[in-house]
Amino acid sequence: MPPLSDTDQTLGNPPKTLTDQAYGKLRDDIIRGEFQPGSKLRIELLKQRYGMGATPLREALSRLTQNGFVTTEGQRGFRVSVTSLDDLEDITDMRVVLETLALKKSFEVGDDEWEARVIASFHQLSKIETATEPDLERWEERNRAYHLALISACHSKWLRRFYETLYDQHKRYRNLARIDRSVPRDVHAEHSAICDAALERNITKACQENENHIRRTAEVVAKMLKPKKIS
Amino acid sequence: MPPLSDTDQTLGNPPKTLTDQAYGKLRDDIIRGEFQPGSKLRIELLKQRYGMGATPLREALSRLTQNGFVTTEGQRGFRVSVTSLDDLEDITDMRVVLETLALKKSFEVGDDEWEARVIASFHQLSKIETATEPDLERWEERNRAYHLALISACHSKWLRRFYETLYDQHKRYRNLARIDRSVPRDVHAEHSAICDAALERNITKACQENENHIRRTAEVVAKMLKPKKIS
DNA sequence: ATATTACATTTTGTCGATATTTTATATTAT
DNA sequence: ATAATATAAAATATCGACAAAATGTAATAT
Repeated sequence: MPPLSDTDQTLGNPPKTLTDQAYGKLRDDIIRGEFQPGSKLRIELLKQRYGMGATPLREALSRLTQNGFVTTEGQRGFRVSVTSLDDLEDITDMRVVLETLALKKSFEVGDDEWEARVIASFHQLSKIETATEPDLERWEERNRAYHLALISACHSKWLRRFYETLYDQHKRYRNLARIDRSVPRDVHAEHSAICDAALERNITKACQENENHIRRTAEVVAKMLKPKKIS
Repeated sequence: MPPLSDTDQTLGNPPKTLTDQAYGKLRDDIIRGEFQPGSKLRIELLKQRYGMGATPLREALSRLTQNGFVTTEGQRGFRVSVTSLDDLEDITDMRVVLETLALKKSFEVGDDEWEARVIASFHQLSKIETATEPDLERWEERNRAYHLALISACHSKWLRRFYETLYDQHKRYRNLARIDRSVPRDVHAEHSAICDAALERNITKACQENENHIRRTAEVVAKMLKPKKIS
């Protein structure tokens, strides 16, 4: 598995430069919902928060503009990208299209090693999902790892790149909506169904299960996002 | 037509900040092939070339890393992304997928205004293509405008964003290969066929013609790129 | 000759300071 | 009171300088 982007922030690739660190932390904080959508990202504030100069921060923010997490206009500094139902729908639809395509490609050429990666990552995810005390932090990591493992045999660098962007965007919406636990839903079963289909090499089924999985999540998020008219 | 990205460099949107200028010029020069793939982008050199300080240049380069035009590793500065046949193939395939999808979406909801945009941009492109003295500069502009007009009714912001990246990447390969005029090919006829299909609202035909159009270009580029073993 | 080490040079990444622009506030006029 | 204008404050974008790291070169050892 070759590194995807230049800003590969995975294990074994510790950020060497301050800019890399800033990029990772900022992106993480935005995805986590630490910064409200649309809010200004004042440099002076970020300097304090992350304990570094303006330059690495501005460079990191510049990067983030290109994957849609941050916007910048004229001489008016940086802002966290706004969210909207339309955008969520767009992201969801595109993610379905690209992940489906990536799954197909992955299935076509996936060898034993790929299967092993799928099983292994599914197992790790299961451990968390069936545990009594859920570790949300670790779940996020492993959920991501599982989805990436499924498409890890897909050769297309660009497809994987676009997919990662959409996954992260989608994740931000999930976090912002602070997922509704009241909606009865067995996420583990959904993950399991995809894994089964993968090992059976049943492309159609896997894609269908995967699409349902994504859309169900999006639906819950959309429900939480809709009632802007709280009071 | 809302602006696509924050770094929308189209007419009426003059770059307000030095960083924007740097971004535009750098991207243009890379796409044009002024910088060889894989070559180092030394800041000192760029400072001279573009007549500005290091900060806006570094910020522009940071942006460019996210759409795959520039790479950066550790403390070793910036480089123009390398090219390869695999990458060209990848870009081509993905562009076919995304442009086809965008065309379908555009056809579905395209109204009279959309048709007008298509006709108008096709007309402008035709003027260049049928002229005796071809203005390559202007042709590039209008070719881009035509392809964007075709998908301009597609609502998906993300699809259009990804598409633009791929279009520009593809364009770089075209320029690097210094297109082979000896291969007999009537590009104008291809553009014309797509336009006809669009106005007939024949989705299938339009997508087919469009795919052929892209793949034919890619094939010529690939042929020029292959013989690395010159002597 | 090849490999290793030490040194000098270049280049990169980062900070603090500054000019410019935008935003907020107060003042005056309609 | 609202609108328009002038002024003050804040924030942004940019530069020049410096420390750290990488690269290239020369000297020494195997």
